[in-house]
Amino acid sequence: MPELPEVETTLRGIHPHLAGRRIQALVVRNRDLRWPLPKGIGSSLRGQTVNNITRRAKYLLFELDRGWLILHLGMSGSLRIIQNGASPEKHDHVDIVFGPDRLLRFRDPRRFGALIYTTRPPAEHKLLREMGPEPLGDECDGEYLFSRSRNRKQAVKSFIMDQRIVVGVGNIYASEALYRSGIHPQRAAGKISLPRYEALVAAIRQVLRASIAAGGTTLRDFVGESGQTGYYIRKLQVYGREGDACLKCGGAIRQLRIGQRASYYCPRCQR
DNA sequence: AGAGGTACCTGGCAGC
DNA sequence: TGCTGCCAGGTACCTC
Repeated sequence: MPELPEVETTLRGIHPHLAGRRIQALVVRNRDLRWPLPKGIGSSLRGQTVNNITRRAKYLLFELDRGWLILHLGMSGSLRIIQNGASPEKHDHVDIVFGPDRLLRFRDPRRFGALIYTTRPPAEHKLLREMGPEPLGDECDGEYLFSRSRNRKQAVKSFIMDQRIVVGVGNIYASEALYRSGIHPQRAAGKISLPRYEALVAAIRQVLRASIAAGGTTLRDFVGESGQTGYYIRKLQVYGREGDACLKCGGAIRQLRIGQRASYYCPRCQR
């Protein structure tokens, strides 16, 4: 489920409950996540304080006293603050315990998520080292995408979903941003003009910001057993709308597969 | 180096 | 009511 806005919303939801808190224990019910949790991870974390939590791309970074916890939600992961001792359910694989009435519970049915402890700065970690700029930061602008795309024949949708180019643009928001900027998802990245990349960056920022703002309305859901994390109000204009009317021209939205991923577009409005 | 395919895993749904 | 096959919002890793 999580794309960048969901990860950002998760960060904002859990931060006030955990910042400054000391980890008392780690409860691991299933260590087989994307990479198996090492046996000693609990004793590494125990006693360390969460000094801050930040986000880089779709990774959450827990800054501890002597290291960092790198957490990725994968396709189906979610985090919740448990304050009432609610029993774990089937896919609740890990609890980070902060006290008798406070723990962070990691749920992930598909187990594509990851939890990594490192004593080196996360930016130097293999997973984060090669990543491109944040889409909401100044470094990513039309000029940047334009220059990185020259001579590339790859479909522009795959190009903007490549984390080495720009991070955090997942399958849904790639379709949405291309629709809003009028660019056909299959167009070769290297053949798109600078002004069109400027429009694309503006559209990427717009959809991500709007979704983060919508996610903000469900922050309270990060606490309590009835938490509905993962369900956010989204105003999707093309994604999942195959056969429905384009909101701009009334024509039928179509679906394509690009790099094995469903891609939605309007053949009339996107060139 | 760039581009594409495969793999990881469970659950939900359509179709028979 | 099964069963089967397909699909799902991510990304590391492999090959060409």
